Amino acid sequence: MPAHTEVARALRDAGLRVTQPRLAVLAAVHDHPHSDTEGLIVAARAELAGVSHQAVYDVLRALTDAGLVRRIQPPGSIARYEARVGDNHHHLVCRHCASIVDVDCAVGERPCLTASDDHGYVIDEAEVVYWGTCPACLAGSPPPSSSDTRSTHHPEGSEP
Amino acid sequence: MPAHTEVARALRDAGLRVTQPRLAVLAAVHDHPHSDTEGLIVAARAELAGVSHQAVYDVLRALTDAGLVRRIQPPGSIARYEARVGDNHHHLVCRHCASIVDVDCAVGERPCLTASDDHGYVIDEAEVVYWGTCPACLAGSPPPSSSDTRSTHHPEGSEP
DNA sequence: GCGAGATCTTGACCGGTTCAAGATAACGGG
DNA sequence: CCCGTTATCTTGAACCGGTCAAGATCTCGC
Repeated sequence: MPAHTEVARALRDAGLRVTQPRLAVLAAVHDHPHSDTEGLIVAARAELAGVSHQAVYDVLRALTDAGLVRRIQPPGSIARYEARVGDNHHHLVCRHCASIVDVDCAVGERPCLTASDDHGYVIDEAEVVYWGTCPACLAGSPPPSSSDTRSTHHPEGSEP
Repeated sequence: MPAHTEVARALRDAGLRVTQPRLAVLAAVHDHPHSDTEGLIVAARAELAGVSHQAVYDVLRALTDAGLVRRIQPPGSIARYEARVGDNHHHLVCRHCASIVDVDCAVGERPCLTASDDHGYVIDEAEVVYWGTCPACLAGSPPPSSSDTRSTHHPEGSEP
């Protein structure tokens, strides 16, 4: 988790004004990777009491547009954010508890960027989501209830 | 689009009761690949007037659970469904108009199924989403300005 | 320090999806 | 072929993540 000065610099470099809510939210995203918006609101308020949820939404959008954070949104789950950007990494999602971990692209570079048939589309990104079951859920413990992966509701067994 | 008898058989084989709403919805999914729920409701009502939207939601869930249809849900967009299941194909999504086309996996088999580090997860599926711009949007639509719809995806004119 | 304009607060609102209770009808057994 | 059981459908309303809008506040360049 970078110091405030560093976070502030990142904001300034991105052409964004440096405000308390932005510092708090950006720090929160760094501290809680893969958190949902709700969790980030809580985390941001821990540092800056009273930030409106609307401000958090606005800030997250601004940061996302600026490329400082990345929004990930596994189908069936709500929006989550992470501060790791710029590299070609993907995600591994547990079907049961919706926990997320980072994985680097399987083949090293970015092989999936070339589709077999582009249908005339101009492709600029290939996103990969690995679905599976995490070790905790494999062991039989239904709710891992980690601080980070606190998802409001589980994706009920839509597909085993 | 299969005949009704065929659709009915698919339902029965999946252990589901054969009902009018299910026949209508399943046929609708076959007829309108990549449609959203709203569109499927309309399509289903064209065949069976008066189906409740709730029935369509229930049926879609049942069909999805049974593996007869597949739900796809690009981040920032609403749920869509397709009847092509069982093969290893992926999707190409336009950032501007959210249109979707099918693409087969780039390398033929299923290379993306192996992550570089599985973190102890048991992976059962790798989903690939290609992002880009469709030919129509490339040609006709003059985007309002620079910032593309990356991440904060606006299906249509909700920009300033 | 000052002013213009971006950003935050407050509070209402929206659309997709789900929940709940009762009516209906599909299917297996008699 | 009829009946009872029970999954499924209808109706209607709630829910929830996220957005919109208006006005107050703060940042930053000058």
